[in-house]
Amino acid sequence: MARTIGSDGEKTLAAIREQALALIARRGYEAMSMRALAAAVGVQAAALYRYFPTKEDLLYSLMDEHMTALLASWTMSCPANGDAHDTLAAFVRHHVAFHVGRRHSTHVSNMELRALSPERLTAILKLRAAYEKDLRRILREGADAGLFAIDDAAFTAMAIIQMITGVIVWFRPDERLTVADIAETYVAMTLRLAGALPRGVFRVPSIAALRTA
Amino acid sequence: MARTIGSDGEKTLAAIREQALALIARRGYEAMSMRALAAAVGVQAAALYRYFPTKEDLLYSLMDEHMTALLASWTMSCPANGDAHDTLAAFVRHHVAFHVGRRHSTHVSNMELRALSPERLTAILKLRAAYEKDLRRILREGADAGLFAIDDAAFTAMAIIQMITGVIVWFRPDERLTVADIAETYVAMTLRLAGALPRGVFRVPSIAALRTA
DNA sequence: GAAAGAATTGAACGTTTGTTTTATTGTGAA
DNA sequence: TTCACAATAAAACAAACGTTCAATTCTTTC
Repeated sequence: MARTIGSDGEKTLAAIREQALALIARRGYEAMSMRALAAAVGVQAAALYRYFPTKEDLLYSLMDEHMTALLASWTMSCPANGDAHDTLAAFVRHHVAFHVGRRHSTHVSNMELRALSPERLTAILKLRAAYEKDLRRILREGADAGLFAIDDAAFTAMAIIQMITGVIVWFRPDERLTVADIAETYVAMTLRLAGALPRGVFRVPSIAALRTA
Repeated sequence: MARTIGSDGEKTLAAIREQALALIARRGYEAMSMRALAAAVGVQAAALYRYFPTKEDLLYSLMDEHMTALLASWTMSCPANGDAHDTLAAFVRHHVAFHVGRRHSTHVSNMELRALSPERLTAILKLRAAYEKDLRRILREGADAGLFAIDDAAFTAMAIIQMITGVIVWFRPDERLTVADIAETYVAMTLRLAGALPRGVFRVPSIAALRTA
């Protein structure tokens, strides 16, 4: 046999990406064989090489798409005007929603960096750095405006990123607990962590309020 | 050749564990071949099988030791008397110090769970659950005593664990910035996150300030 | 100094790996 | 209908994989 009925390059490509994300997220990049991936797609291993020259090219493509989409999505939903308080809340909401919605590619992009060649690792880390830099900017602006009580924006940014990315480890949305619910709790914890004064919808039991209670 | 001069079972075992942790932490369990491990130890691959029947037995042994040591170490340093405020601070201090001191085994135990068989995975997760349960207990007791402002102890515990374990991703101790410095900053952030009433100074110190202190 | 056992080597086993090559078939445009 | 091309199958490759086994040497004990 050769070309199969109904075969379509675009559909196969999309299927490869989707199944690769699922397999790598579940078992890891090294543990996923090209034959196993092909079987999941419903194709022979050799067919994969029409779409990706090597296994590592596939991995890099998945990561690059994830990071590029993350940056683009955040750029789109980042509030143009609004103080650091609002912007930080928006950052957390977007981060949580994006990562929960892309659990597989998040796992891949976070856990399989060591499988990349040095040059490609650098490229991915560059994208990640741009994302984290934006969070640091928000924290610094908020601190300068007296909205946050932080001294080291880089340290705080690392702590926040680690905390909110952790959502994918335990949370699975169902009919009782939505992504939005979880995101708001993360927003509250983040604002607390940043030493933000309670305000508006982000009413968190503040230190001052608790003291007079 | 056969037995080499000065060969010692205990030393070889320790070397295998140490090198395996380093290799798995750096490249991943699947990416570490038994031959590469043997080369790092300075021995032939077959010699490894005197100490571990299979590659997965080795992995499980490393993880089990890590989790057991974590629980034992925390049990030892957990303050017997003291309120939830002190206990939470002690928990964070211990967690940060332990994980920074055992960066490799932390990486292995956190990232390679998927390589374990279901039974062994369950065993490791049981140990982890016991550890996290203790943190939830601290948070709940603190909330009941009015020391913390927390709605969901489980949720908060996950957030805290994720945040403070993240220390191993970026922090490397040097002569200017010690583990203790970093730990205190994490303590301050954790207490804030838990909505703890200020007692003493919990303003997050800057890294620059810590350096010159 | 000889016997017993601990520690390791070197070679080999069968499998699986990522990848390549060649041939073959379905598909869309002329 | 034909023809170029896109899409895949089937088979094969060398290399690397985890693991086993027999042989060999060091170490300890008596």
